[in-house]
Amino acid sequence: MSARAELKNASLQRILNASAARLRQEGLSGAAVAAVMLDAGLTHGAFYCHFANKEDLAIAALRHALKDNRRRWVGSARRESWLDRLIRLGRRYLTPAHRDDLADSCALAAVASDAARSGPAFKAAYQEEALKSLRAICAAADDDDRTIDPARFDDAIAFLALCIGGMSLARAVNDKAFSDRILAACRQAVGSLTAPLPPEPPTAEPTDDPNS
Amino acid sequence: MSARAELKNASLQRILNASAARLRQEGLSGAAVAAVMLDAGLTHGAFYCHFANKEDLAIAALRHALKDNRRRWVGSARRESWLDRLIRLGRRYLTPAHRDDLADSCALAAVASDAARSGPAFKAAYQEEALKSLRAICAAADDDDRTIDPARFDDAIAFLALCIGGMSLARAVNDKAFSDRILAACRQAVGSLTAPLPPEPPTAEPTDDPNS
DNA sequence: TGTACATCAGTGAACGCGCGTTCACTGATGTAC
DNA sequence: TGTACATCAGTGAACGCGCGTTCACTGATGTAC
Repeated sequence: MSARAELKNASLQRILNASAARLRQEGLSGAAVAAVMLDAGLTHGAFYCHFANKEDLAIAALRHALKDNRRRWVGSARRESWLDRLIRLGRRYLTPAHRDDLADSCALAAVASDAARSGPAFKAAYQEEALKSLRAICAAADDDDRTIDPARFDDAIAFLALCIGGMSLARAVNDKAFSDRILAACRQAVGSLTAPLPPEPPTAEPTDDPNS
Repeated sequence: MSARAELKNASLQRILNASAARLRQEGLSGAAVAAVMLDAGLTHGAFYCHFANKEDLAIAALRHALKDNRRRWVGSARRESWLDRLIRLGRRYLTPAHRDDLADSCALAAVASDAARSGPAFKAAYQEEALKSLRAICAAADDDDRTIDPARFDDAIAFLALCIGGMSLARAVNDKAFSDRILAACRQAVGSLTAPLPPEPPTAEPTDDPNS
């Protein structure tokens, strides 16, 4: 890679990091072009050297944020039962620390409302990222759906909905004690989430770390 | 009430209906002053005869929307077990019809992200409305917390988080079949939500109808 | 009942601001010969 | 190796637009006498 290309790529990485942080903290409208470029140490005009428009940036920022979130949340493999796994991931996700540390928080929770009001391209990206997170929860490979038991996948969907809904509620209220209680109630509820297990309980090949 | 006051009140009701619909459809930023006033059949200048600023409107619109949502969702009393009640309310809430009918949808789901990024006044209003909905789920009076079993209240919190999270996810994705599956998985999960019941199962005095 | 004045819901033009996007330009890097 | 030109990441001023808010004004309603 030429020196120029290396420089451009370094700028791109700064733009992606800045836009991911802003997306998680303030949603789509917070990831404004001028603000993101300022955070990245560039002027707003340079933006169009990297992206065609703001929607492209939003999609790239979402993907960038979630790749990072997933790595830290689900992490590396480990032996555990399906229920233990959900309980463990729930205890990592539904914490006051995750609620308060917006800049590194789960982007699926941060932009769920924004995605609902976005065009098909952003929705498609959101769906792809949600599917990747669901597969990660199921401890399957990124693009490998065949090995996932449908009942477990449904458990994972409800689990993710509980995580995102609980975090959204906890952030939307004013009183810290009530917010803490919301998180605690949701962590507690994860323990009763898994559907009655199908005939044979297949051994999961799980993984390690927290944010979507 | 004088003829003038009646006229003003009729205008206010139109403003509240218009802003509640826009709040549910497009969130806080969608409930823009000029757009709301246009919907209400007035010019934007008249807005400040009714509200001090946009935040006051947002709070009033949220309260207006949720009063309506709650009435239709929880409705009138009926005899049923706690679990049956949650399952029934979940089946009313987590439907494709509710997902698609944005103008009448649950405002708690619609503005959860907005509330998280709002000032203390809007958050306080969101919290109050969320508490009212939780009490309604528990089939208690609006301002009466003493008769609610804490374990049930925690169940209600997790149930509401699952409803809001499931609806948010279902709206954020692109593919209708996947969206339907999200709703189905969440409806299914409600059935396993309730905590192991405490010693004596007290009889609930429940109620009837669907959106928050 | 009639007249004179006060009130006030609603009008419509204007404001300052931040947004996404465009564009002529700069200057360091890369390429051709 | 040296010169001449092409490329292109980044700059900074400018655009049109929608936002929340202000304000002088209108005209129907309400009130005092």
